[in-house]
Amino acid sequence: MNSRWIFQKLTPPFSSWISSFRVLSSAALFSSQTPKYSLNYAETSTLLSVCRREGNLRLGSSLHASVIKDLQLYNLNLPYNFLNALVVWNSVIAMYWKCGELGNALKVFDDMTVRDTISWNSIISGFLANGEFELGFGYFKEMLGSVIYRFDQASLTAVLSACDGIDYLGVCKMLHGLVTSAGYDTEITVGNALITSYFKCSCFDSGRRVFDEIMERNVITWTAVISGLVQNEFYEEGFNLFVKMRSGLVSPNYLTYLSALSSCAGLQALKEGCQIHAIVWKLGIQSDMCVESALMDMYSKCGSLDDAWRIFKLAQMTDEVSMTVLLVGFAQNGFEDEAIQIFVKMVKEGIEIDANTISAVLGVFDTGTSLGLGKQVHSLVIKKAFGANIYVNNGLINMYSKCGELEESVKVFTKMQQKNQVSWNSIIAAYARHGDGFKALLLYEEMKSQALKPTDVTFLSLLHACSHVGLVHRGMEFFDSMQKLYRITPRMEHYACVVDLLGRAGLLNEANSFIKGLPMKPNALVWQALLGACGIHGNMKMGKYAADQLAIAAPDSPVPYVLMANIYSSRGKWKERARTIRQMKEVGVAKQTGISWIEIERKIHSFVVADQMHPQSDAIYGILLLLLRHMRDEGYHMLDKMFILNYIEEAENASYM
DNA sequence: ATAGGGTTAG
Repeated sequence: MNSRWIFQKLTPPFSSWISSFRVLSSAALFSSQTPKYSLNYAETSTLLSVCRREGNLRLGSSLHASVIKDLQLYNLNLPYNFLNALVVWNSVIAMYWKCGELGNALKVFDDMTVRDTISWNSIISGFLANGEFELGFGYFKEMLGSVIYRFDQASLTAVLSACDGIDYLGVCKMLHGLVTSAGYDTEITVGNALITSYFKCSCFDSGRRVFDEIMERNVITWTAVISGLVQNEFYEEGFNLFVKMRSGLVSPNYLTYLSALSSCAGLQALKEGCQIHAIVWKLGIQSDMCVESALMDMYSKCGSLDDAWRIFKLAQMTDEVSMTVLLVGFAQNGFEDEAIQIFVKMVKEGIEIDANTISAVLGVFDTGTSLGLGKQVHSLVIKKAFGANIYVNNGLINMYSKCGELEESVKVFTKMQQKNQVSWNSIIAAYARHGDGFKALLLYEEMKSQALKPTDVTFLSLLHACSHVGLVHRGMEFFDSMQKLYRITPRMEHYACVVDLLGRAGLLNEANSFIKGLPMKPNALVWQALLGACGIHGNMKMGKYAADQLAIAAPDSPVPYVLMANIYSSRGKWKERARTIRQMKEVGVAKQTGISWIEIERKIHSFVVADQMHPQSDAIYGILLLLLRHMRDEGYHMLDKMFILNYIEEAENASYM
C-alpha cells in the first residue's frame, strides 16, 4: 500500500485541497486502488493530522508506511529536506498517540536522527494524555536537562494540564516557578493552564491569585477561573466574576455560559438563571444539548421542575446526561418513583449508563426502596466495572445502609481503595442509623487518623449517633470542637441535632434554653426535635409549647398536630387528643397517610392503617393479633401501651375475628 | 489554554 491511491479521484494541485481535507472525513478519501499522485510533505502531514483528529489508525499507519517508502525513493534524509521531514515525522508521532499507539509513537521518536521542540512536546503530550505520567514527566525532565532542546510554552501547558488532582500540587507549584524563571508568565496560554491546574489541584487561592495578577485576560482566562470556582462549589464567587466579566471588554462564550448556569444551579438563583436563559436564547444556542442540560439542571435545582421537564420534552435530542439531570431533578423535587422510572427506562432502551447515572440513581434509594432493585444496580456496577469510582461506591454504601443492609455497606466501604470524606460520613451515618452509635464514634477516630478533616455533615452524623446512644456529654464536645477546632459554622440542622440530643436524654429544659440562646430564629426542624423529645418523655406542657411554635414555623405541616395527639393518647388524654385531631382538620393541613410495606418475591405489598384491601387480609390480622397477645402476655409495655390494649379489645369485638 | 449530569444528614 502507499498513500497515492487515496487521491485518485482528486485533481491537483493538492495544496488547494488542503483546507477542504480539514473538513472532509478521511473515510471519504478511502476508495481507490489506482495510484496516480504522489503526496508532498505538506499534504502528507495534513492528512496525518486528519487521521489524528479522527483516530483513524488504519489510514494513519498506511501513510506512515508510505512515508518510509518515500524516504527511500526521494532520499528525504538529505540535509535540505530535513525540516520538511521533521514536520512529517512529528505528525506521525501525534497521529499514533492520539490513536493510543504509544509504542509506535515512541519508536518513531527514537528513530528520528533530528528532533525539535515539537517532537518532544508531542511525545510528552502523548504519554500524559494516555495516563503514562511518569514517562511523560520523565521526558519533560530530560528536555529540561538538554542543552540542545529548549522547552516552550506548549511544553509547559502540556505538563500543566496533566496536573490533575491534589497529588500533583507539588509538581504544579514547581512548574509555576519554572514558568516565572523562564519568563513565560506573560504568555496567556501558560497563565490559563496554570489557573486550570491550580483549581484541579484544589489550590484555589493560588489559582485565583494567578488570575488576579495575570497581565492579559482573554475569554479562556475568564472561563477557566469561573469554571474552576464553580466546579469546586464556590458558586457565589464564580457568579460574581461572571457578572464582572460582562461589564468588561471580553465577551463570554458558550462555555462561559455553561459555567455561569452551573453557578446559578448551585446558588438556586432562579432569577439570574432565567436571565442567562434569555441570553443563550438571544444567541441562538438554546437548543445545544449541553446548554439544554445545563438549563434543565439550573431549573430543577431551583425547584422549577416544570421548566426542566418542558425543556426535556421539547429537546430534539436527549442523551445520558440530560436524562441524568432529569433523574436527579425528579428525585430532589420529591418524585422518587419517577426518578427510578427514568433509570429503568434508560436501561430498557439501551441508553448508555455511566458512573454518573449510577451514582445519581443510588442517591434515590431510601428506607423502603426495593432492595432487590438496589442489588440489580450493584450488579450493573460490577458488569460495567465502575468498582473504582468513588461516587458509585459512596452511593452503594448509602443505598445498602438505607435499605437495611449494614453489612453490605461495610463490605463496600472496606473494599474501597480510595476513600474521601463522603465515604467516611456515609459509613458513620450507616452505623448511627442502625443504632450502633459507639462504632460510629470509633470510625470517626479512624477517619481523623487518616488525616481526613471532618465536614459539617460528619458532625450531623456524630450528633445523631450520640443522640441515639444517650452520649450527651460526648455530643456536646463534638458540637464544641466542630466550631473551635474545625471552624465550621453550625447550620440549623446542627442546632436541631443538639436539641434532639438533649431532649432525647430527658434534658428538656436544657434543650429549651439551648433554643432560646440560638443566634438565629429557630426553624421548624428545631421545634420538631423538641416536640419529638417531649413525645418520648410524655411531657405535655412543653410539648404543647413546642407544637405551637412548630405550627407557626411550618403552618402547612400536620406534624405538630399528629405528634401532639400521640403525646395525649400515650397519657390517656383522649379528649385532648380528639380536640387536636379536630383542630388539625379545621386548619386544613393534610396528614399524609402512613404506609408500611414489605417486598416478597419481587412483589410489594403495602398497607395503610386499618387496611382490609389485601386478599389475605384476614390471615394477616390473625397473625398480628397473635403477636400482640404475645406482647401483652410478656408484659411488653414500653411503647404505646394504650394503643395495643385498645387494639386487641377492638379486634376481639370486631366482626372479622 | 475554557466544556452539560453524580455520592453524605433530616
